[in-house]
Amino acid sequence: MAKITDVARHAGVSPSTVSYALSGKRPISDETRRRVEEAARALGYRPHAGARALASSRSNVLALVVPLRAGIHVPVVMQFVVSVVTAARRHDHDVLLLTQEEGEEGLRRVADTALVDALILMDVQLHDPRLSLLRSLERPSVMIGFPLEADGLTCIDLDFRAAGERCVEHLAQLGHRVVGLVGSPPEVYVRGTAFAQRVVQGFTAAADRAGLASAVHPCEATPAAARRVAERLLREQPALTGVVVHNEAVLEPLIDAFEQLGLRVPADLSVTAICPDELAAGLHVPVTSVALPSAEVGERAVGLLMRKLDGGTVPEATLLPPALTLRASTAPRTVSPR
Amino acid sequence: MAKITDVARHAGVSPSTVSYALSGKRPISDETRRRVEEAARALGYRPHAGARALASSRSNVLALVVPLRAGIHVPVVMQFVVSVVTAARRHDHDVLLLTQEEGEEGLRRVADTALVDALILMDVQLHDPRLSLLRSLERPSVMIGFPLEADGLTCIDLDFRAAGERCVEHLAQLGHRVVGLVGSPPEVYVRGTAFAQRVVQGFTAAADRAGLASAVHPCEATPAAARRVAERLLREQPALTGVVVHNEAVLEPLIDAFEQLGLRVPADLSVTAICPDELAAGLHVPVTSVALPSAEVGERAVGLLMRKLDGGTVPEATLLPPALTLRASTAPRTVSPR
DNA sequence: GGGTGACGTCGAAGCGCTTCGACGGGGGAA
DNA sequence: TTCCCCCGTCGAAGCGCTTCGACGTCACCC
Repeated sequence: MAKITDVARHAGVSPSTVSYALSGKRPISDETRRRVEEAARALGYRPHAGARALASSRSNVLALVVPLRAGIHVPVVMQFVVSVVTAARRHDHDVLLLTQEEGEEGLRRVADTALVDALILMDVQLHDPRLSLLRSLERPSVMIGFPLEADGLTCIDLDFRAAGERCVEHLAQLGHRVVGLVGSPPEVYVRGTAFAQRVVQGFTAAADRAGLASAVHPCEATPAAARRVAERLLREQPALTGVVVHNEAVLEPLIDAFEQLGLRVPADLSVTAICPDELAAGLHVPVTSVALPSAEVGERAVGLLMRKLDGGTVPEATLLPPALTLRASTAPRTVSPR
Repeated sequence: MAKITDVARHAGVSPSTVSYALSGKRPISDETRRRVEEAARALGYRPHAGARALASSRSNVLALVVPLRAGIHVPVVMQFVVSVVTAARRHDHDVLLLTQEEGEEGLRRVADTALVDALILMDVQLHDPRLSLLRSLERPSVMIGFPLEADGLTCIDLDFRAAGERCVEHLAQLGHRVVGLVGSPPEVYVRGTAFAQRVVQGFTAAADRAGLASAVHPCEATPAAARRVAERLLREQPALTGVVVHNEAVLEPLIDAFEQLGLRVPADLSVTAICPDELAAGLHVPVTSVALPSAEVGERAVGLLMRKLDGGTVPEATLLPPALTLRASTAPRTVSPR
């Protein structure tokens, strides 16, 4: 591999000039810059990442901690991952993948060894054990999700509480009086996963506020569980006409189950969801939904980190407002009896 | 951050001794090693990754290129990713994530800048444009999947051809005479994705060999498509009694569709699949399947890379033999008419 | 006309680690 | 006893880059 001294010699300048010409950190004459670039191209020069990291104390790598736990929907995680990687590349950074299993030790390791410049965490819990670690690290971090106590930390996410509210309000406006929430798998709540809890809060609060009867049902991520929940919902709330689904894996099976139970969507039952748009739009009954904007979240998470790395200051909390897209799965409540 | 000189001073030895004590690359007396370890612990010493990479010309990072293309089943990809990351950590390496979109330039970049020591590629095509690049890189690589011309490259994967054969043989042994393959989405074949093609070859060859009537149907990854394929299969091959499914996304919807069309599995129709064991085992009819051993493949891919990095020599091709697990979805053909 | 910056470039000093060669001392072989 | 070699440790030389301070040049202004 050609090194910077080779480029310098080839261009007839000093190594430092090559560095400045390529980085733009000091003014360099057009003529010189041209020669340097030409030499770099001719030699196929690639700066050595380790050397650069050592000299500049910047590795240009971000750590991304992905969850692998039961109950989280893998395709959604992957969407985040991809959007983070893509955004990072736009900022000339690469992404190192850590699994949740690596735990706090993993975070500390990549931070302390200066392997990464900054960290992004997903799947934050309300009482996340990593919070104090993040505060003590000398490297900036962004969490995708909101813990209960985030003082001094930077968080970003969809406003899940508002998303839950928005879905209920939509149903209420359509005249529905009895609504149900089909939520994430039980273990997700048990762990205290932030976004899942917030949806429940928003759902319940909005239902109470609008005077609706409501019930919450966690649901395993299997079609069989979806069917059981559908049956249970109808048994326990016979007057049910509106459902909010916050569980990507069972959205489709759930609708199928309702239909097999003799309910037409949306004639008999209105369904809204909080999930990625592609999912909601791609079902045989396109579902009215609040989008889970993973691309935007990932991108903005990276943007926040970049600003912090540049010494800038960023808001501690970034809550993306929910956007409800009307599709074919919701309709005004018909008063006709079942 | 404490540096190696701090540890050396604290332990009363020279920096090089610290390095040797910690790496074990030269004999160090027990007493000295103990003092060094003690000092390192006391100071919370973490070697600087960049410095280490520069001095040793080893970054201890592997690149993993993940596919994001249409038609690939995301959870399966994630399984590979996790197994690679986990295996890499066991070998004291980290994993840098690259998306397919980064393309050859991305590969060249991380390799040439010495950001990574080695590369793992997934989703290999029969005529993969990256092959010649890989050959020209000075860093070792392993491909998960087999291109047509892999001379000089290292590949590992399930033997998909044999897997296809194995499924057919199983059905043939059970007396089935008319079989169908429900394959991956059409675009996967159009791209020339290696493993998909090989399943088709194996399926067809084994069917011909056993004198079975057979047909191949690519299938989009949606329940609606699954249903269409089920109907088409029965229409075009009315005597069909055996099906091989190589498409994780539609396995369950397909079985549902068959059942809704009045066929009982396995009484009227035997179904086998090539997919992760958890998927096959978790359905309401547990499906006889050839396992997709993503954990083993990822782990062995990393193992191969490690051996190459250590200057060892490894086989160019590693084909994992298919293992068929009998479950409830296959049964001897009943001669009774439908 | 001399002072003053700004511009463009260079040289040198590290960044923190690994590794090579060297060296003193002690034990085993002759 | 002598020689040799190996063990355990040290010092120094980088690895390839960035960055800081310095310096010469030139334009500009008073």
